[in-house]
Amino acid sequence: MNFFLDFHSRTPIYEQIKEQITSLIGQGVIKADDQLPSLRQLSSELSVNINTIKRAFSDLESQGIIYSVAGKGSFISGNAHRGVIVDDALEEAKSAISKAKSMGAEKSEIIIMVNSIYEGDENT
Amino acid sequence: MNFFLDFHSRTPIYEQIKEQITSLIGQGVIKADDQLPSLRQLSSELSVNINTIKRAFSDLESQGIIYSVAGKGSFISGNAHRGVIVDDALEEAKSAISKAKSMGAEKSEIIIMVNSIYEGDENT
DNA sequence: CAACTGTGCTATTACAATTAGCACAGTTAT
DNA sequence: ATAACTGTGCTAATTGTAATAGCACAGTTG
Repeated sequence: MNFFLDFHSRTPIYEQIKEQITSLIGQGVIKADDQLPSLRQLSSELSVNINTIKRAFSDLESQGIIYSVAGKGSFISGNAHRGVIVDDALEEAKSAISKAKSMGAEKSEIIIMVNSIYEGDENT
Repeated sequence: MNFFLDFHSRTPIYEQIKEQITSLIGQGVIKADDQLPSLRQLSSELSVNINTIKRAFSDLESQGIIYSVAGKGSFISGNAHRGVIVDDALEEAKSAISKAKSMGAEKSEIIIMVNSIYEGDENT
């Protein structure tokens, strides 16, 4: 379970942790009921305060993406599969694209960009 | 020059003002060398402190989108046309889409979303 | 009981966003 | 020159968020 944190980024550390966990789920690397590293383990591995890890986990639990059990650990939620995570990410992308449109971006420009991002994939 | 501010949004007021000005430029509503409302005028119109307006204008000036002259006012920059603004917005959309991809979003899902956003346009 | 797990506080530090007020400087017209 | 505009540049106070720190409590497992 490798995490890469940028301590100089403006995006909060707990958000970076949330992103990386959801990304691992979205990509199918970790599945429902898989156990996450413990708060204290992640805390020392990443040299981040346990409360910051806790904040990330609590957020994810609120979103129904993970569930935590005192004494046992934190696990990937069953109902949080790909769907929830991708939908959330798509929502963010949607607002960014809508904003670009309002700034005058053409549809064709967006499409070209999407193609370049997915370049080399076996998708339609 | 109508601005709509959401004072309860988490996005800073000065960011909202920047967005709306760049949007007007991106859509071609205001062009190079057009004069913007004065700091004090916008301040009273929007019921926002002059320093907040100033912050937005200073940011836009740093980005080369507008230029200000003491005693005269603030104006749309000549080299800041559509290009700069749209490119910035596309950059943001790109990172959001890349993130969605890393979360497991399929290219087809993105395309469908783009289509829905641009629904009803006379574009290709 | 020991050694793990997560939970829930409170306090502190640092920084960002916003408002407020004031003084200063350039421009324009009367 | 003066009035009435324009932008500029500060400093201060307030509020909220991010992050760290420390501590106590509670559940689980061997």
